[in-house]
Amino acid sequence: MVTIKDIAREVGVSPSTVSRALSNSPLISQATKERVHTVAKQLGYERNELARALVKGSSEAIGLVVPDITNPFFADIARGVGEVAHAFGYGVILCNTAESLERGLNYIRLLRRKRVDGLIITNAIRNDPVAKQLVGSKTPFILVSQLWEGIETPYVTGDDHYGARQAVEHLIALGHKRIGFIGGPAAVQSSNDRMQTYRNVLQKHGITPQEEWIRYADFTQRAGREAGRRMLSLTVRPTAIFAANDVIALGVLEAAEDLGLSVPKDLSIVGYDDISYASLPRIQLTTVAQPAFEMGKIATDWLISTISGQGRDFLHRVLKPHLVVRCTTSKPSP
Amino acid sequence: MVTIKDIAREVGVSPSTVSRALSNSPLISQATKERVHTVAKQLGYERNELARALVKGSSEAIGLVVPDITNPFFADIARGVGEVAHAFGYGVILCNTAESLERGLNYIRLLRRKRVDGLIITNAIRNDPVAKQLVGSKTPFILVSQLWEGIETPYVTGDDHYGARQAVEHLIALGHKRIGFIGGPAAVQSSNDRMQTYRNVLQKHGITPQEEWIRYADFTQRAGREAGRRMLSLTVRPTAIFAANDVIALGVLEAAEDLGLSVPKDLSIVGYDDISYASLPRIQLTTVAQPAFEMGKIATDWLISTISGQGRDFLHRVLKPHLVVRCTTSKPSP
DNA sequence: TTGTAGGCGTTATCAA
DNA sequence: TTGATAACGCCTACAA
Repeated sequence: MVTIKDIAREVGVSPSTVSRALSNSPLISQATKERVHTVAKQLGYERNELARALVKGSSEAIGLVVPDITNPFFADIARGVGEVAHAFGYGVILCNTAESLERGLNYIRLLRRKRVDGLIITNAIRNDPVAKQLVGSKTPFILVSQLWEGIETPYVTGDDHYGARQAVEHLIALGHKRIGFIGGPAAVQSSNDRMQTYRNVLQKHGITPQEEWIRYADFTQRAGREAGRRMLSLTVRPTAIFAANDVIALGVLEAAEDLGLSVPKDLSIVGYDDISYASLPRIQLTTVAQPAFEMGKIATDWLISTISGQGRDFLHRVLKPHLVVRCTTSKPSP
Repeated sequence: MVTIKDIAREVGVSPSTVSRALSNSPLISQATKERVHTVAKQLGYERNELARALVKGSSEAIGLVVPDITNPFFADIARGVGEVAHAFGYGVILCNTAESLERGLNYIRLLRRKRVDGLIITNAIRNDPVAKQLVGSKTPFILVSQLWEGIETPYVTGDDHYGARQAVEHLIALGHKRIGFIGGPAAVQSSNDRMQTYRNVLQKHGITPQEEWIRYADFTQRAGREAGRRMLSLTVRPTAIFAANDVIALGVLEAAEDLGLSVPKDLSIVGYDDISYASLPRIQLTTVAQPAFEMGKIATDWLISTISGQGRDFLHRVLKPHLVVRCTTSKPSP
């Protein structure tokens, strides 16, 4: 690898002159700059960002931790993050925890060791020393679509209570009384919030769901399918299911198909997120839309401006989702 | 940030002793090791990987460049890469080019400046100096589901000719004669290969497609929908469309719906990749399956073993895809 | 306008 | 078993 010393030797100046020329310092004469640049190009010089970051104390990189990159919701957040980061000259190190809490913690530690300038976190966390340490540290970070119980952090999230209320009230308005819920892992706050609101809204309408109609799954299609199959095989089965995200909802759709139930005639389904596949013609999933791409952008904007010291306060941004009624919900058949 | 010097001072030993203790060198006494470790933990020490990488000449990180992370095909590759990288203690820096050739080149340069130990590239590239430079360099890299015209590189890819032949012959066997093709951007080799084979197979069967039945789009649902709408609005329209990937195919499905055409009665559709959404009950897309996750794993395995000097030769791995016949293809209606 | 020297946080070599 | 010392490649006072 060619270094500034090589260039210096070749051009016949000192390394510091090369360094300055390369970073376009006004102190350097036009002539030397040109010579330095041509030699640099000629030798195929690429500046060592590791060394640079070490001395500048800043790596121009941010870390992004997601639980499942194959979920379009997180892929869209990642796209938003990348878009803004790229515009500001920042790199993004993306880590996929595959829904493992432990891996999430490992990645957070790894990213901090790599001295990223900031962190965007979309996965749940146990009340763990690593989290405490992160909060206590100087590394700025922000949560997206996620809250950590009992820990004060900046965040960009959707209003899960509002969204869940829209979903459940829609089902009730259609006349459903037997409404099930399939949530994500218990550690995920947003899933819990949606569940809580589901319970509250039902209660407000004088409906008490059977406990077998409330299930937790992983946030995957397969888990949704299994949970759905089980719930729909009960002797008294719900006429509608509210799923904590679209991926689960699509799994439930599969389960219905497996059991020969027709949607929405025999079963209404509402998802959450409005991933792009939810609007496919044959799918037409009724769901609660969240602006994932936007959330990624907002979080990154805040993070980068915080990194560069234009410290706006803690960001607490709650975006209102909205219900998109498509074709997987209808009146329950009598 | 606390450094080994801080620990050294606290424990009352030299920084080198701390360094050795922390990396569990056999030279250090058990007693000192323990003292060092407890003080390190107590002070919340996190080793600076930047400094470490600088002296070791290796960052334990690999770069991954993808054209579109929201395409489940690439998300799955990314998952495979992450899985293996993680197992070997490597980090992954993921860069999303948003289908821009230029951004792709920028990212490759950026990753090299960050001194990643290796590169996994899934995007197309113009015959560019950056590519030449990469090939001439010591940085190991491998292409996944991609070939660079006229440049000799390691790669893991699917057999696009074989896959496309399965697809087109399936349509011909069903009795189709008016078969269209919607490809990705012209710079993408795999898309071109599929197109070439499409032409060849038709020709072999004595069929000459109208030129309006061959279109290029971006590898996105929206582009597929638009291209599909245009093609299906022709006065003489194809009875079947072979799309260069599933995302485009889903767009074509939307287009058909838009125009009131029923699939597969009025139009058969074959995709490519078999992303997870292709098998949804209501979609049931006939497609050519490629093992994306596997491809990511294979590439990363090779890359890391090459990095660590167990240099197997250039990897040229071609995986055979297979046709999955579902419900978007049938005999053309008379 | 340029050069010298010191330091960023590690690891590695050589002595002790 | 431990400690100095010199790198790694770059940046930046301070001097010239």
